[in-house]
Amino acid sequence: MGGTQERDIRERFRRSGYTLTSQRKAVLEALGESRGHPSAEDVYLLVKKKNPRVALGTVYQALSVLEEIGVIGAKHWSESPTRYDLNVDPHLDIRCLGCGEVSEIPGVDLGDLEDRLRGATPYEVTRAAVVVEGLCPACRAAG
Amino acid sequence: MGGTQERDIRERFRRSGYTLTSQRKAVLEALGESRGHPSAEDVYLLVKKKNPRVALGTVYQALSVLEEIGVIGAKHWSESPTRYDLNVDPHLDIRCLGCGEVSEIPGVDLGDLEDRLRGATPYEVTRAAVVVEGLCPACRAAG
DNA sequence: TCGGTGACCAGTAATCGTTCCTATTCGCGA
DNA sequence: TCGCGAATAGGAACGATTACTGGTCACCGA
Repeated sequence: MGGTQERDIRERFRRSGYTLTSQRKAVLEALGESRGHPSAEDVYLLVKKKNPRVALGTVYQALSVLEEIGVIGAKHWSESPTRYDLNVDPHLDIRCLGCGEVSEIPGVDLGDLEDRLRGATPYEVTRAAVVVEGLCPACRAAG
Repeated sequence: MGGTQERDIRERFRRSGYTLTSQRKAVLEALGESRGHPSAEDVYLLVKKKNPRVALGTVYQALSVLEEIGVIGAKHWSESPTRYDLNVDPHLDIRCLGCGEVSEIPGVDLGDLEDRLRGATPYEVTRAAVVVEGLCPACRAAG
């Protein structure tokens, strides 16, 4: 199901000309470990646990390379840093306005959205993302 | 068609308890004048032409009030400041990765998207936006 | 084996959009 | 007219991200 396996990752690095360094591997591992949708800062803290010498800038640069070659996805909500995700398939994520947590909305088919867009604009569409905000059950209960 | 007329605006201010000051009027006028989807900075420069004493912070605060009471809409793209829009109906905007210009994509019906979302998540959905990026014809031609 | 070359990295400074703070002003009701 | 809360100007502060700089590392060809 589009899961980006190790072989695929190596192949994408090879084709892109970038090198799969230990720092970039560590960033990928951190993304795999963290259940949710971590920010660059979150990733940095995780990577730092194993290798305290990594620099925040390196994490940013690694994330940008990984996104460029299609191994990870990035999403932007207002009033919140960019969140990263190993899932690159088109899917929906919702962010809680209360606690800031991001989680996936399953079962909504967006399949033809990009195609419909392409038919409706003279632009060359490269990316379409649906950004959803709301209140998670816990925060709703808390009032 | 949801056009936010002057009467409607006054009514929303009255109900909200905010006051419709001259600065806030000026921000609305600037949004009306500028054809595209201006950033806070763009609005600030326009407002400043008529009243050089306005502060950037005032524009930000006015924009946030206007958004809160539903008179204007805000959209966020990556690598770009927030863009504001008098059109608060659900609609699609696309941003050119080359020149940064934002324009509307007409004729794509999103009608039931929020409803479908509401059926698929335990969250209380407050807002859903579709963010599209691509290349405008001019930038595509320029290569 | 050696030297050169280019990508990468740590550390830190700088930038950019946005928010916050404070003293002052404004506008409305009493 | 006075008093009070909301709004404002001006500028400082902040958080996320990028840019810069000097040093390191892996690889390749002689």
